[in-house]
Amino acid sequence: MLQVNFIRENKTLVTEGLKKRNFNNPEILDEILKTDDLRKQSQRQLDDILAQSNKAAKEIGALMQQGKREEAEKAKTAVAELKAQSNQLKEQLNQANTDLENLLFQVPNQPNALVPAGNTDEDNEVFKAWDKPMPTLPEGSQPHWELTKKYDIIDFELGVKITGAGFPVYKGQGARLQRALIQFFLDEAIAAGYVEYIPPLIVNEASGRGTGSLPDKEGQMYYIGKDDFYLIPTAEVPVTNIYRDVILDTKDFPVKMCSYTPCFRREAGSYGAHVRGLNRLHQFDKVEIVRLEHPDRSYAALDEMLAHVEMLLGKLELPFRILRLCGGDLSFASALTYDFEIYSAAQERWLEVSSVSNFETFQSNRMKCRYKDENRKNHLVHTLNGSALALPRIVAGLLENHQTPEGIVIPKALRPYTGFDMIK
RNA sequence: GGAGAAGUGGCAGAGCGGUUGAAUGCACUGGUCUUGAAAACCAGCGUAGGUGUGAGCCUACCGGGGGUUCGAAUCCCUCCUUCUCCGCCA
Repeated sequence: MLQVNFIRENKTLVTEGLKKRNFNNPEILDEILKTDDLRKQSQRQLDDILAQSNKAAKEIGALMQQGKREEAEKAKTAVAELKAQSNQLKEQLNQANTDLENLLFQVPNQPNALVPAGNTDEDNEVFKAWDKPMPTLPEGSQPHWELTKKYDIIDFELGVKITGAGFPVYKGQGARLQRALIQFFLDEAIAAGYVEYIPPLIVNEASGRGTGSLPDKEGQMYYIGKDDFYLIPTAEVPVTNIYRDVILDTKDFPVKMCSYTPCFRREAGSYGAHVRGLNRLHQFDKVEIVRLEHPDRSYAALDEMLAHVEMLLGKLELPFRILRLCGGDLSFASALTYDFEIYSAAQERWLEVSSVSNFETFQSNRMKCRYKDENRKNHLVHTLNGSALALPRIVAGLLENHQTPEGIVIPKALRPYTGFDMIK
């Protein structure tokens, strides 16, 4: 969430930022400032009363020790009045605090100046286009949901039987390909200096709030009501929260973490051709990279992450482009996001396979993740993350783009991991 | 799942109703000393909110939340976590 003081000092800028995002309730900023004023006022009054009552309590203590019982009793009755006042103020302060937090939770992150204006994915800016020839497929080529059937490597119907739609079953070479990709992505991340983590796949509410997934994406997450837990929608949630309530030293930067996890998303409201096959699943595998950076370095880190993902796609021999998301398409917590899309020749459309974002201090403010500068002053860190990569659409792309009459050709870089060079 | 014990600053560890944000030790930072280092000595060393140009001052925080009391790290309730024993189990 944004810091109140940031809103206070940059109200015009924040208003413009909200406009860029098509945020429908810019009046909320005034409400926030008003609530914060009330909070401060209550705090002041309460502190004043408490200071008085602390002083009185000490005096009573002194009187008791001197054996002046009657005077002490008299002083006690005087304090009762203060007590009543402080209780009321405490309540008022608590209310102001929760009101303020609820309001702040509704405000999305301030978009970076580079974020283009626009409402929908149509308005995203092509940051890097595919400048090589598009793949051409042989006669009779098929979309991946046919190919998976043909080679018997992913069974969607079986997943429906066991669980429901969006929970495919990987089989034989399909399962092996899945495992190979995970291993490949992890090895590449580790080679790039990311430390591997295997986190819990279920998180508590505090963690969900830490990354801004709650309350924003509440409906997207599977909720385990009995224990008040959530299935993770991405490794970002547990991994970023490793550093919740942590104060780093400047020498700890950069913090680079990577993690493979299954991801669980309810995807309520999704329908149609766009969810066909592997295009949108309730459970899928992903390798995520997460970084904590000094604010001065975070955008350089973002560039490094882009280069990393580019490299992966290059090794997988998939045509891709990079989009810079417009204000309307930018996720709630992000300041700047680049999406990677690979081209699916069989479906004749672009598929999003990675999203790389800088959240600046939006998450760290919620998580209270800070660093101590040279003058021992605390500041919020910048957090970043990106998929490197999400598997299902990569698999879709590999199957579709690399299909030949003889079978599906595995890219060279992946062969040491699959142990075969063709799916047939 | 059942029965006990415990949760204090970066760590260790006092305090068990009054002036304790918290002794002491270690670690850490700055300084003195030294050719350099170590040792020794001196000083500093938590987080957050409020207030002030500032030094500073005020308030809160001893696992979380609530309560008793003029006053709580200290007493009570509740939740969480850890440890020990028993049971169950991949």
